[in-house]
This record gives sequence, structure tokens and C-alpha cells, in this order.
Amino acid sequence: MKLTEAKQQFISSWGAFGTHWGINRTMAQIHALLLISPDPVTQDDIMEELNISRGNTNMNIRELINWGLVERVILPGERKEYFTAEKDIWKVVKQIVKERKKRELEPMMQLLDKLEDVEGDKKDKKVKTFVDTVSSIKRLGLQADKTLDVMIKAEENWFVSSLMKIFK
Amino acid sequence: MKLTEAKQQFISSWGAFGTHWGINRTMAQIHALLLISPDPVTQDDIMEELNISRGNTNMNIRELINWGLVERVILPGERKEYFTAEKDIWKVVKQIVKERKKRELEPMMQLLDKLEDVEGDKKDKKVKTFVDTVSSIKRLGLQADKTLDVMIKAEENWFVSSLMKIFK
DNA sequence: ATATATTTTCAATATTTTTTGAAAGTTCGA
DNA sequence: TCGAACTTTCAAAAAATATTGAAAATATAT
Repeated sequence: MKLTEAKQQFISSWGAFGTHWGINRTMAQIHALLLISPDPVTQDDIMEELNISRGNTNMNIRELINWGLVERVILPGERKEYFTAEKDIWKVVKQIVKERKKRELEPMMQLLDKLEDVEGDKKDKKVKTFVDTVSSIKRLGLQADKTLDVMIKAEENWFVSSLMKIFK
Repeated sequence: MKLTEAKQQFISSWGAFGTHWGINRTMAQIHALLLISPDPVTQDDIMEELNISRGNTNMNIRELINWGLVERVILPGERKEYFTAEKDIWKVVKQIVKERKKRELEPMMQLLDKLEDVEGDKKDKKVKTFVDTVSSIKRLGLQADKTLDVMIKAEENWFVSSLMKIFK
């Protein structure tokens, strides 16, 4: 397979992949493009490569920057802004985990805390099932929260080798 | 907080949560409703509780069954079908992991395999960056694959206590 | 200060996804 | 075998989401 075709396929499936993870297709595609670009690229490069409008490109780049996955680069003597993505995939994964934990897990845990002390007779089957469900989700969530915290701080080597120990 | 309100909040945020995970809002809401229902419920119960149409209810229940998260129950002497969800959250999580691994991780790994042996001079910076990116994603993916396999087979107690050992 | 290059915004538009509801299909008791 | 109870399908409509593009804002060189 030629590089051009391989790039296309990579970008396109990374985009499709993203949609299963609550990330919009274009944002994931831009990220994919940056991941495989050796040098920083401009907005116009991205627009041309992915056939998308200036506004769309701009918004999605900004979102990637918010997620901490992409950085602005100013090349000396150049007027245009360039963009580049972190290439170390382990760092990328950790960054995504960190953001999603903050954006999703933490608010969910706060809600479960409130819901756990619902009024009502604990002998009422409906109340009991509700509280049990909420509590067990919370318990697993807490565990996940701790585990992810350690993961976020870990070096890949350390993390992988620790997992290997457990998982023979 | 009253049970009725708590239920509403739980269902509604579980629905919103789902949308961040590539699951449609209604499907997640139905799942939430079943999780907190002590006894099996009918399509009509769900339609009424969530204010959704018959067709919508039916399709999403079917999808939940495909995911292995919900089961049909035939109550003796009853004409209607009832539905019930697995209540053990650890089992639920394992089932979701198992399905997503099959639906997303495995196809992605296959693609990466193909893309890894792209034609071209490895000294060309563009080729090199592409291959390096693809390879490192593949490496991490393989590790994730193995880890998830073990997790899928694990009992919660065993899994959590193992993690605790690593993560002090 | 002005002209020019570049970035950002956002209302309008297009696309995708979800939902509806009525018709077709199925099951089952009598 | 019939008919009522129930389930499934799917084209059309609605809702949600993403994209465009042109105007406004901003930055930079001279």
C-alpha cells in the first residue's frame, strides 16, 4: 500500500473510531493528521488535506488544544500559526484519560453521592434496588478513579510491566 | 430527595453519560431504568416511564439485548414480554468491555497491521513518522487487548485486590 | 497609521442521527 | 382457523449535531 492511501485510511478510520468515543469525526481526523505529520502544519494545510472549511478547522483545532492534545507553534520569521500534536501515544492516552475523568467521571460521582441518600424506607424493594444500584456503581467508580489517577502519573514502562506481573 | 426525583435524575444523567460513550441517549436511559427496577418490566412500562414511542422502545431494547445487557423474560401465564437487566455492575462493565473490544479494538488492530507495512523508504521522514505512529498505537493496543482479556475473565474481588497491590 | 495577512466568530445551512406511528408481521388461545 | 394481543419494521418527520463561509476581529510589517 502506498503512503498516500495508507494516510487516508488511517485518518478516516481514526475519525470513525472517534465517533464511538464521543469525539467528533473531524476533530479526530485532524488529530490523526497531526499525529502522522513529522513537522508542524498550518490551518490551510489541514483544510486542504481534509477538505474542510476554515471555520470548521479552526474550531476543532481549538478544541484539540483545550483537550491538551495539540499545541500552537510559532515558527520564527513566519506569519502563520503552525500546529503540532504530541507523538508519544502513552502521553496522549494519559491526557485523554485525565480529561475524561475530569469531565465525566467526577461529575457522575458527585451525582451518585447525592442520589445515594434518597429518602424512603430501605425495606421498600424499589428504594432498596435503587440505592443498591447507585451504591455499587459508586463503589466501582471510586475504584476506577483511583486506578486512573495512578495510571495518569505512571510511566508507560512501569505501568505495562506492573500489569504484566498481575496478568502473568 | 424523593425516590421519584432521584430516579429521574439517575436516568437522565445516565442517558447524557451514554452519549459521551457512543451509546444513544434513549438506549442508556432504558438501561438505567431497568437497572433500578426490582422486577422485570414491559415495553409499555418503559414507554410510559420515559415518554418514548413504541418503535423507539422496541429498537433500543433489541440493541440492549444485542449488547448482552438486557434479557427477555417470559412470565408464566403472561402474554407480554418482560425485560430485565443484569444488576451486578461488575458483570455489566465486563460485558461492555467485551463488546467494545470486539467491535472497535479488534478491527482497529487489523487495520493497523495492514498500515504498518506501507511501501516506501523508511528514511523518508514522512514514511518514518507514519510507521512509527502506527506501530506505537499498535503496541499499546496489543497491551490493552491482553489486559482487557484478563479483566473480562476476572472476578471483581480478584481484579480490584490485584490493582490495589500495584497501586498501593 | 495603514495596509495586509491571519484568525475567530456565528447565523445560516447541511448532514446525520433519532424518533415517531401506523402498517405489517407474529404468536397464541380458543 | 380466526381474531385479539402483542411485537417488529421502516418511511417520513423531527431533533440534534456538524459545517460552511463571509464578516468582524486581531496581529504584524512597513
